[in-house]
Amino acid sequence: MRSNFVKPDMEDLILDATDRLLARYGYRKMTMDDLAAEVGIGKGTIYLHFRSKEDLIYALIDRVIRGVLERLQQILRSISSPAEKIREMIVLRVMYRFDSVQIFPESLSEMFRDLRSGVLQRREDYFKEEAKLFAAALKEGQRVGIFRPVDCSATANTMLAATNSLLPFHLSTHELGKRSDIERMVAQIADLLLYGLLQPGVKSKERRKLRRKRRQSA
Amino acid sequence: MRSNFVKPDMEDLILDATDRLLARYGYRKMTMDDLAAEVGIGKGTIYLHFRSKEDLIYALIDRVIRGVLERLQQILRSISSPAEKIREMIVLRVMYRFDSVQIFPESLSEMFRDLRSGVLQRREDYFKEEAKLFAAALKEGQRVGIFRPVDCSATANTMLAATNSLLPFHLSTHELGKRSDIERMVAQIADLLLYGLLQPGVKSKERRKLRRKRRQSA
DNA sequence: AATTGACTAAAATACTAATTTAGTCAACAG
DNA sequence: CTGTTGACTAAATTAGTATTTTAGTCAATT
Repeated sequence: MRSNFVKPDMEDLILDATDRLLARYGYRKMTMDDLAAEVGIGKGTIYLHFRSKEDLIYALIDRVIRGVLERLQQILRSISSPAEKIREMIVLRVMYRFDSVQIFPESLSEMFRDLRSGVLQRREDYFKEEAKLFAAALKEGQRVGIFRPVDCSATANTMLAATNSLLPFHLSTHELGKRSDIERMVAQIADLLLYGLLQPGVKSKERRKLRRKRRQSA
Repeated sequence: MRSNFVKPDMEDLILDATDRLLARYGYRKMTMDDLAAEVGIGKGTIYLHFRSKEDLIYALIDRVIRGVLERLQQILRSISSPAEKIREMIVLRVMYRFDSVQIFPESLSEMFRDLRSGVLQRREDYFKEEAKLFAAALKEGQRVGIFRPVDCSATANTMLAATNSLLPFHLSTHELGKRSDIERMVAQIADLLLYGLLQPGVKSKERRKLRRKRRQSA
């Protein structure tokens, strides 16, 4: 809902402040008075934008996921081959989240454990949105003949499940490990999944393309 | 450490009782007096076998993982093809754990959150043990020419990471979903990973073998 | 019309007393 | 003599009460 104005709107200001305070204090210790002071507004103003403290957190997470989905859509629209797109999308979905929560010392799961059921439900919803985008990339790959025929929807879900353990949700980024190790691991998963999809005749060519992509990002 | 006697030894009796009480009360509510009563022994006897309440939990988890590793080793020794072995191993590592913790209403992560760092450290150690077994199966597959040349150790770690999100640790079995859906999802991940490893000329034959295996387990 | 902070019900914390529990080990039973 | 046990105790947790804090509201203010 960002306006076209350069200046971020009030919701983003509040969410930015929430990020900073959560990093410092965690969910329970952060008060709405703290938040109002951090933004430089009255407490009532927060409630004009967010129904409750809990809603605020959902909005914060939504914002990160919107960022993920927008980037995934950009990749989908790019001129890369479907295999390259999928590889990029897989890496993006993990590393974007990794970078977004790196400032938190504890895991999201732990920090928001009072809101566990709500957060878990939303997470399922986000996965469904992502799966659609992955299914689209898979369909394109089949159309141009580089992927073997598979159930795109099921395979999309499979790819997400295959990388979900690296998402910084149940484990904090500190518990997960070094960013570079995570990025390498997710890329390796992506490559293995992709090799499992490529039509035999296509494999070498695409493999060289993926290899070149990998060297570029090093 | 189970003896060859039919009667399970004291440690197993204590651990079995721990399972039942954890399912009923959770970690915090379960007392060592409760446990002694449930086994039908004196509290001092528990401390002859386990250093502390915390150690008891580590032993309980160790026992489950020992079961996983033993089954993985059995599969490794079987006469199945390496691809079939890996598929079975992947499914086993998820479903064995799933079945072992199904009696707990909450996730292991939540139930043992007081012991988080210890439990997470052990978990990493278990993954290393498992990775060795997977690497052995990968090596065998390369030796007989059905897998393309890959770094077996790295690929083993990749395969584990690809299925870790389905382990009933951060999410309880109830939060993960229906057993049949989990089993199907892990099998799909396994298949995709395996297709990504098979040498091109080998793929069709192995695929038919895997397909037959899948029908047998339906 | 948009913002705000005083207000209040509900929640959380602090304090103190009482009770419970993990872990120990001397006494007991076989 | 060896293995088991539950009385014991320091530490932890819980219960009860008082105090303080906080999420959320809304009439007053800008």
